[in-house]
Amino acid sequence: MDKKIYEMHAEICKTLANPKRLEIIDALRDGEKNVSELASTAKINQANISQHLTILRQKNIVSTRRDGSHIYYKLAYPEMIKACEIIRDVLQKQLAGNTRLSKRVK
Amino acid sequence: MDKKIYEMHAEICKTLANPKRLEIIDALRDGEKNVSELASTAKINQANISQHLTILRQKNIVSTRRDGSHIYYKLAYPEMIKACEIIRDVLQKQLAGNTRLSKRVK
DNA sequence: TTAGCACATTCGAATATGCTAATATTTAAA
DNA sequence: TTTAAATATTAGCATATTCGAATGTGCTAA
Repeated sequence: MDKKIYEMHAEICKTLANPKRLEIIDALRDGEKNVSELASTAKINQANISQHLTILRQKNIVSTRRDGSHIYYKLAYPEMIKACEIIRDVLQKQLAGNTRLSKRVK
Repeated sequence: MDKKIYEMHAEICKTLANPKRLEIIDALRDGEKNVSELASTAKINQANISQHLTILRQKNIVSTRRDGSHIYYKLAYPEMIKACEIIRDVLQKQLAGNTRLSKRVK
């Protein structure tokens, strides 16, 4: 039925389910950056960031543009940021909830 | 620095990165359901849905309430639905984009 | 107390993922 | 055309995930 949709949705989530890729997405929030800029911002080694960028590009979450010997990456769908924000808000609430719980437990 | 946030965020995404769990979340959109209701809605066998529910509960994405021999699950943070919707919108755009591209390629 | 649902847990095999190190490709400039 | 910088790709290992089968636990009704 909708199974296919859930699978594709899960694929996107799987792509987002990595701290380095989330950091890359966050770094692209305000516009494009090339690979070495991203690598130094997120402190990820060259091969590894390239692998993550390849995955993000394959899943059509980022798009690229070449400028000389540099390749610039940007978010293909900037509204993705909003989804990330919602999840981080939930995360904040979860953490706040734990604190309240911890206090109550004492 | 923020690395910890990205890791926790990734944990949530990882929890969402499974088609069955997404279907369960979707099934809880309009309110709580017990395990067998969820199992029949999503056509997932008993052991397996229980495993997925355990994961969702551990990650504090759903919460539970017992009523006799039944256990009811609901979304702990219903705003999670909104994040899912955004991602599905992006998915739609991606698919639409591919179609346009396919046409252009012809 | 026992029988029988409703649900959870454990185990093992198959598969997927992330990382590092090494190597390759592309481009620009000398 | 050689060299160096920017980026990509590959190989291989370690770790994680998913699933079904089997088994365990909690609740209710008789």
